[in-house]
Amino acid sequence: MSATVKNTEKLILEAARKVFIHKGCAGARMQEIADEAGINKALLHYYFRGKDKLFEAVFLQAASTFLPAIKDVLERDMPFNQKIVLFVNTYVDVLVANPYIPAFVIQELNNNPAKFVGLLKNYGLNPRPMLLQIEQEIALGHIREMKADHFMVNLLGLCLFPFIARPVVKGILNMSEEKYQEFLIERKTEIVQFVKNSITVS
Amino acid sequence: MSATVKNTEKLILEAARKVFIHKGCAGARMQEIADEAGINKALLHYYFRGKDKLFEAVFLQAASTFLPAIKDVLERDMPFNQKIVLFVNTYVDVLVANPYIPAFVIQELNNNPAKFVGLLKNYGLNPRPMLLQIEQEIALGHIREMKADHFMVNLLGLCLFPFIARPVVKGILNMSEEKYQEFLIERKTEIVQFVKNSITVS
DNA sequence: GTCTATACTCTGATAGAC
DNA sequence: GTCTATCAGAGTATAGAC
Repeated sequence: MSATVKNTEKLILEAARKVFIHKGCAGARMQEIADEAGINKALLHYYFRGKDKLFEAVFLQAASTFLPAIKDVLERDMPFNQKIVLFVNTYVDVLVANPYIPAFVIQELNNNPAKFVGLLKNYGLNPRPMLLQIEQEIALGHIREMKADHFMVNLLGLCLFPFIARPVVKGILNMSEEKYQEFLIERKTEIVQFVKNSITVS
Repeated sequence: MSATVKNTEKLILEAARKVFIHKGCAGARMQEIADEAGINKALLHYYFRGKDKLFEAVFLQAASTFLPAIKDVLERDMPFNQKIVLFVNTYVDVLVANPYIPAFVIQELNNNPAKFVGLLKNYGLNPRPMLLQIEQEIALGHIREMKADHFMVNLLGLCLFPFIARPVVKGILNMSEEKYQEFLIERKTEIVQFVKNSITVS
């Protein structure tokens, strides 16, 4: 027995995630998941009631790996300069560690937009505190005049886009997997610089 | 007969697009597409050989609506300041006019990354000219020191993200469809400002 | 070109032995 | 808990009339 003793349930969840990522819920086959997990198809139904339930379990597990960190950043009370750094680092680090998440989320966002948004709100995710902080910073003259919601979206886009569109960007820029990995890490400082420059009062 | 006389083929393509967008290729049902088009299921096979071919046709049609504009911007020889404005306006305008494209592309990017990247390269899409221009601008001291590829990705992310993640962003920011539409238009000036500020030499 | 009816495959789900 | 065997339904694709 190695240090990573896996019970069947975890085995299934991992296998299911792999398959769901590439094929989506509709495209995935229960047989394929069973093969990936090295177990029998019937066991999938034994542990989870069926395909939909299995997918939901996988999705919730994925959500639980990034929601806490995200929520924390949005609500944390700290100086704006530092917050930008924390924001960028958190998002990029979480996604470097779990590269499958963005495509997974986006994929299911089409099929059931309301569900995911509901999950986020239900979890207590709320951009308000950060939006208010941005507006305060503007009022104080610390950063230039701008619309807070646009700034939030800018920040998110800068962090998330290279993960969401990973294959295209990687392909267009002709990078190997290792090179792209480096590129993503590099972005942490690059984004912070980009953003800080863009908000300084002129 | 109205001004928009539709032959069956166009009808099918439109219906198929609608269904494929929401369900993906695997999730879509030929019956549903037939219903949406108000025709019989067998006709789908008559005009296109089958589901895969139909999907490919829809995808290629989508690609042909945005590739020309994108390619033009990337290659156009013009002053950098103006080019940023053109870049942002083109991307945003194309996506406002065809809001279905991003989710559609991303969706299929998972299933077949190589195929889409191949399509782009095959079409002649090449970021090199613009990357070179960025490096020249830096060398000339017109803009601050930065990595060209990061700048490209930043620009793309700022433009594309709010379309890709439309449902989440809209939901989190509590915007109605009309409000979000306005928001997207607003972004054109907002992004340009953001970017220009961020690249000025300090 | 368009329809109805149907063949056939795939796959999610269950029954039941071990 | 895990397996084999099987069912039932869904869904793609085709045959053939009009």
